[in-house]
Amino acid sequence: MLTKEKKASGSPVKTLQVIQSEVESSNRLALSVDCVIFGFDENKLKVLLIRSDLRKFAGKWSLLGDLVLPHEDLDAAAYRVLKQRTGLSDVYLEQVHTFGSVNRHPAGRVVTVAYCSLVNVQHHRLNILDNELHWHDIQSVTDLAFDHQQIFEMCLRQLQKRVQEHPLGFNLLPKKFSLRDLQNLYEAILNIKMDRRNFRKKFFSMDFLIDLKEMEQDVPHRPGKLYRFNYEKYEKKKKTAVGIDF
Amino acid sequence: MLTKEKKASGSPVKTLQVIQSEVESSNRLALSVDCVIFGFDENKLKVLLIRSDLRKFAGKWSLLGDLVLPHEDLDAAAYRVLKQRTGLSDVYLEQVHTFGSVNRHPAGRVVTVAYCSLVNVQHHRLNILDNELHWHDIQSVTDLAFDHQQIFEMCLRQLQKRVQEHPLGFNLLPKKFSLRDLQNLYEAILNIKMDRRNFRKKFFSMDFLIDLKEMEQDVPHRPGKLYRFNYEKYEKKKKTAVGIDF
DNA sequence: ACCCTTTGTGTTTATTTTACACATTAAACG
DNA sequence: CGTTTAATGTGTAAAATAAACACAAAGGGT
Repeated sequence: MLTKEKKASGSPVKTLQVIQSEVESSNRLALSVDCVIFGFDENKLKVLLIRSDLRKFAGKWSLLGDLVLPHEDLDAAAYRVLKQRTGLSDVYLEQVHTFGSVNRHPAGRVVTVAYCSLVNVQHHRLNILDNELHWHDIQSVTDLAFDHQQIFEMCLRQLQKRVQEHPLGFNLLPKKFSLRDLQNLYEAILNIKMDRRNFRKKFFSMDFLIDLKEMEQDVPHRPGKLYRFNYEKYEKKKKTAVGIDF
Repeated sequence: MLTKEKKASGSPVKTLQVIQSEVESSNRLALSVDCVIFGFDENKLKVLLIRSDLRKFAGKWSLLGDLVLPHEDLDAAAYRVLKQRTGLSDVYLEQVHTFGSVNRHPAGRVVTVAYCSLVNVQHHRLNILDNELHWHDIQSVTDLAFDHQQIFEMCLRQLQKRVQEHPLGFNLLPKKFSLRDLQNLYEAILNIKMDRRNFRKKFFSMDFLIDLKEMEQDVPHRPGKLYRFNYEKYEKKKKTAVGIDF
């Protein structure tokens, strides 16, 4: 109970000492969540990182995470981290993997549950002017603190896979987007180039895009149509294809 | 340290009291692993369950699991459970999801990491004559103890998905198998019927099966050829297909 | 008015998936 | 030993999907 209050009101950035005392007081086992928060801006896939406050990792970047409170569900802890750090409360969140190597954290045994989160950069651009918190181009993410590089890479791989099978990507776009935006998103996530005509054909044939009868504004060329994703229709028609292929 | 020894030498079935003391001594947070152990026998997909020893769940079946030792990696804990319970040491194991609802365990806060395991029933049939440990037809698995039904279902869904994209299934078969065996396996896992000719064509075109130049024995009909899976070749040729489809 | 950039659109070809039938093999049986 | 039984082994045609590819139209910038 004491522990809970301490954390609930604690500073957003947890010091090594705080974690250490948590770990020690809990018989050398602590549980945390770490969020790999993806955004999409200027046609690049980005990840939100914070400067590590541990001396051991001085200068390195790390994922956003926190200890799970004693009476808090895992998903709730991940949502809390997101809410605290981005100000957003309805974001896409999905548990990816749990990392529990004995020595992954210098303060002791800290098992962490990794979450992949997708946020719309437009909607919260202003909330993170904190100087220690930055969007990083995913290409430039190397050498994170702790085992966060490994966590980041697993979440990225999972995103790449899932975005091909489920309509996750739209969480990274504004509600209204052009087909070009959508293709840029897929190309950024998958790190490949796609044929524009086949891409359009594919999405039109799925028939989940609603033509908003609006056009892009302020583009220095012929403006494209704007669409939104029809989640309601998708939920009804979800396919359960079978097909062995490896 | 004391805790570790207690568990390392403890009985395979952990009593509620032991867990409770663990949880309390660790400031109300304990970490466990639970294994969904799949087998394939008589052309049916099976799961290995143990009778719950908690009064609250009297008569119910539950997954095989144990607390993670203070200095034990998660995967190592899952391997240990498997080794203890099936006698097998080289089995397929994959982490699936972590379940941490505050009240999922009656003894207190126990967060559990779920693993999906695939074992070859032929290889260890004899090790589990323990009366409280049984293979269950997956169709008949309902109403497990704790949140184990949910865990089981998530692992089954994940198996169904992954078996279509990766050569996991062979872990459930003997080293030498017929194409009929393989098709029966897929039909049991996916719970569908498949066309025999197209199934064969598919696998032959992947070209990962090695013809052992042997025939089935003791079948009351024309015997089929036996094959084994060429893991070496697969590892080299693994594909990384892209294709949006949902 | 012209240039530049990007949108919007259809067809052809190749590849993959599906549907489907009959001769062959070996054990079981009378 | 001949017949029955049950499953193996095999190919092709049709349908669906994916891939390659070019040009006219729109709007902003100059």
